Amino acid sequence: MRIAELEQRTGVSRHTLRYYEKQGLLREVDRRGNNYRDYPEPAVERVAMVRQLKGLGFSLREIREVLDALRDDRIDCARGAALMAEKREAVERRMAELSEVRDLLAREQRKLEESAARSRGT
Amino acid sequence: MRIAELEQRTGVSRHTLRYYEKQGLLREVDRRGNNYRDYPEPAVERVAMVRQLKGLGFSLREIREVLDALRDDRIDCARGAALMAEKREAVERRMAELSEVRDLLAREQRKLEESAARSRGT
DNA sequence: GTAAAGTGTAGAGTATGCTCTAAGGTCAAT
DNA sequence: ATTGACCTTAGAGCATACTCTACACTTTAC
Repeated sequence: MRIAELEQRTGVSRHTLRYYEKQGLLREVDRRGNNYRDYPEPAVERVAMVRQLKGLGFSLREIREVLDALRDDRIDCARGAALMAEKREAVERRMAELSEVRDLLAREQRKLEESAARSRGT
Repeated sequence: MRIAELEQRTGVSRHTLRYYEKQGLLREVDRRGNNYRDYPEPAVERVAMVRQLKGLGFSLREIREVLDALRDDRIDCARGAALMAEKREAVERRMAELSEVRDLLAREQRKLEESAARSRGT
């Protein structure tokens, strides 16, 4: 598919798609005779994954590392596995911290609700 | 305390501390006669909280909103409570997504470990 | 009193991740 | 053959969050 379709199907601008490619996040991009990009079907899913990971706070560099490890089956599976473990641990740490923050926010929310009720009720 | 001590105790550079102040994240900063900043003890904790939230992917703007709501008890508790609820929901959504990503990473890790074992064992 | 260490402001510079523009080539329809 | 939609690259511009520099004032140590 051409860039306009990928843009439309992923909601990611063509500028950003080309930028991601330049950063090494999209590797399987063919060119037609006219030099137009020709994306394979799985590009849609790959872009979606990039956006999901990015939304969770991964840098493009980290995302590229993960995608590279997933792609290059042939190259050093052990190293890929170690990277997955490392990223998974980072995710788990982040989840634990978020859990603390959620509890803090819940506590503060309750306090503020009580204050609001008091000031109404006075 | 002066800026060097806060820098030392939080691990956040004086440049960044002044930057945070300018962005409205640190409000209770007095000045001595010589115009040196004089931070109250709780500044240590406040900076720590900023860093924690920032590490979890909150923007400085969002962090300021939360800190403002926590600080300004007197002003519109109901709105503060709503903000807390909103941020808490955002945190919960992020946790749910992270949980998916963790599972994905765990699956890929296992696959890669198996491949690694096969290529060794062959 | 003077040198070194600490602090102040203003503003320039950097890294990341886009976002947009300019100038030009390609293609399909008329 | 020209118009208009779509594509290309290179590079400028922007927002966020620092990070550092320059230059001046204050304090501390000798």
